[in-house]
Amino acid sequence: MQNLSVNTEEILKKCKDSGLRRTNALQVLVQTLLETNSPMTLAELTEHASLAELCDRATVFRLLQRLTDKGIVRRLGLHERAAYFTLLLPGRHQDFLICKSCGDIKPIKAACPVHNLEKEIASSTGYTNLYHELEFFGTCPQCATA
Amino acid sequence: MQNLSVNTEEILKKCKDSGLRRTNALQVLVQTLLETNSPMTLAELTEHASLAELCDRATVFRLLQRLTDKGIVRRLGLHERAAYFTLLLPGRHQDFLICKSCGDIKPIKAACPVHNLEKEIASSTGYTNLYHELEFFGTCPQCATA
DNA sequence: ATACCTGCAAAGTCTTTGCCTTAGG
DNA sequence: CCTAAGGCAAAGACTTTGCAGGTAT
Repeated sequence: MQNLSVNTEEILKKCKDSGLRRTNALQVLVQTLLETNSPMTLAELTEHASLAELCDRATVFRLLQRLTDKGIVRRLGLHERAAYFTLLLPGRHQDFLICKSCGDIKPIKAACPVHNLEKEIASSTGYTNLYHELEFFGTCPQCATA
Repeated sequence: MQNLSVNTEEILKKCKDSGLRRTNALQVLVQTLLETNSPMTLAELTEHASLAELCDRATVFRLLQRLTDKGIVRRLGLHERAAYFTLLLPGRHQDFLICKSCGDIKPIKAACPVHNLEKEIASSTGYTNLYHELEFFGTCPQCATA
């Protein structure tokens, strides 16, 4: 553990303020997430050079869980761990509004503001078959009350 | 099986054109997806009144697989079935570009065009703690070559 | 000293597959 | 008929948890 960048320290401070203990595993995990600067799976993190020998999968899992609870890390993707399927109707693109608490999914009526950006990306990156998904997450009024 | 709407028939035609056989399970699955008009999990579909007594979970799974292959259904969410985690850095919102084939994830540099819509949604739906995720999917140049 | 953290191993949950039977075209 | 589709049950893949011992504060 040397060469902690300033940002890592800032995040570790937030962790401490949230009541987490400054363990080796926590420090390295935060640093790894920060350096990679791209979403990572539990498996990728567990097998990453910096963490592989240092700690167990369950530890990484629980750290991520705590960090997510504290709002320091975000878990991407739809509700829980289930695949979602939807019909692909020509000319009918849907974006969604999802409750993080109960998992309720509603289509959004508003026009999607992303199509232009999509074209730009296609030409600047060389990706083909491009499409996008846009999801808004939050707490629905029902869950907020309960 | 009565009361098939016109749209269901249109989709079933596409299925047939793609080489799928018109089975009972297929018809009911398509109709259910169409009526629900919102992404559904395998479990939700399997337990849905219309399908529960009609066919096995493996059947629904394989139907969804075929429909996805044919481009009639889309499977939402990130690559494979693993949770992705990322640091939640204040003031640094990231959107992503993801290869459907190899799962590679890159952050996008462009400014995110969605923030205004987000505010609109917050006030029109009563959702709180709103945030969004925007992902572009496609085939990366490497995978396109291979 | 105490409450939090960790490792190990086992249990859960949802997905995926093998194999044989059934049925669409 | 011939080949795709379905049922059943078992195997996989990733996640989550219980418990006993270790460690930051």
